Amino acid sequence: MSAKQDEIIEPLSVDCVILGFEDARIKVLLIRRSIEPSYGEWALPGGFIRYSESIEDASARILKERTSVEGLYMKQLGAFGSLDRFPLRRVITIVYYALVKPGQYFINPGPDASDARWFNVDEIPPLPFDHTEIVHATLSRLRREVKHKPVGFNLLPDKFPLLRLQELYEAIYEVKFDKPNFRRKIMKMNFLVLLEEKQTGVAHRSARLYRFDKERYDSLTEKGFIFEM
Amino acid sequence: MSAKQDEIIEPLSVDCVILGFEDARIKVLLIRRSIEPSYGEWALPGGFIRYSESIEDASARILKERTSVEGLYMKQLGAFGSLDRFPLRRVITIVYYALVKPGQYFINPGPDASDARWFNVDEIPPLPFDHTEIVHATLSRLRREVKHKPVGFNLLPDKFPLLRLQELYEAIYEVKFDKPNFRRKIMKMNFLVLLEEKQTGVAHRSARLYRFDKERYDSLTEKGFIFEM
DNA sequence: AATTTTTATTGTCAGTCTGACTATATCTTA
DNA sequence: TAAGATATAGTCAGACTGACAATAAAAATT
Repeated sequence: MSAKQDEIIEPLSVDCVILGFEDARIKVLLIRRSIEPSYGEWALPGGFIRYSESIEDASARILKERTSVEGLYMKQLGAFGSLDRFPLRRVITIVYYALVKPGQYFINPGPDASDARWFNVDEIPPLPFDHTEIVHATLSRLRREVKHKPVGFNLLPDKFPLLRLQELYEAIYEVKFDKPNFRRKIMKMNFLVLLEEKQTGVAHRSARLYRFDKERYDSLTEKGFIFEM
Repeated sequence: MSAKQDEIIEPLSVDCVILGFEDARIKVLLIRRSIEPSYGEWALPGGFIRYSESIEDASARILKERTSVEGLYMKQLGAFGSLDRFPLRRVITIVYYALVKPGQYFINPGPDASDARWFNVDEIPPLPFDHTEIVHATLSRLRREVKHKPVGFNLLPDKFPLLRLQELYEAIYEVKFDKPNFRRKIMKMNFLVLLEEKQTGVAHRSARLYRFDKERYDSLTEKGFIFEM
């Protein structure tokens, strides 16, 4: 078995769906494949799992190899295993996803990728294999998660005006909220901290900035508080 | 590749978590293994995926082989892939789960299992591999799902008194609800149909029976109704 | 046959939350 | 300095919720 340690597990791959939020739009990170099959097409960063690594480790390694992005907190979406999803042979893929602040990462295509960049989720080119289905499944997971966990804050900078948060929820749900009501609801939850700083460079009254207080949030949930948007 | 068709995919197994509800307790279906490793121990029904079948098909086949139960609507929980989860070699398992009415199924251990029966989830014996972790992950998924989807009705008989439904939610959440308030809330949702029949064989005022109206529920959700307990 | 026991079912009430909307404040640029 | 744009505060009626009281009905017991 030790000879096998660095070998890949042939029928098992990992694909990564990295979502971000910028300019009031949800984005996904894609790479341009420089290997067959589907050479030259935009696709999710993915690769094969090795015998020597856990699935989590594999997803981190593969994301870094393809895009140079590292250090993300990735969660598993699930396994996709249609018989014909991969053209050459039977491959089952396990999908991981992460929510990030796009500005904080420098994207740099690695081996097997000739390019890598963010796409608005409503402007994604046709993707090979079942990658389109996978992206949609991830977005619907995001919609579900964001309703009951403050995961949305992973998509925002550390400091943000309330309207930015509202736009995030509006982008995810594809609805509009009433501004005063949204503010009232989120502020009543008591885990946003008002900062001294204000927005700059805007052509109107500048908004106060807030930050998400994770300790406060955790202690509230321990006491039975339930986040709900 | 055709020679491989019936071969198993060695590093990939499926495990099934079948949950039921009876006597106000959540139950899980376990089998007693009659193969190594962990011969003679209670464990989740599981087995290896074949090249010729999708993961869903594998989960249905394996559940039937082990317990004779078939025809369930199974959903994927996720993949478990710690390096050391299986003692003999590297095996990643994909977990499927289903919610059923225990009374409706006849359990009959098949090949590789010498026994099969329901266990209360709070009285589960020590399980081999990472099966204990898998059961707990499934229960926490159940708790999450039941809050926003009427999946609980899969655990009840077609006709049930309201208190049965309340006990189900109380068993899942491990809390108590106020009876009148629970009734008011669930009835306002408008997808429970009051039947003519009444409970029988109880030593007190008999309760009216209700049934879940899936069509009504679906049409309500289309109109924007959101189930929430 | 009346009474007790037990659960079912209906109703009330005050406090909270929500959506819709109005009004005012404040910043930047023309 | 006024215009333009968004931020922020406040109001109000209706819906929802938790706590609780009260009545109804069936079976078992006396």
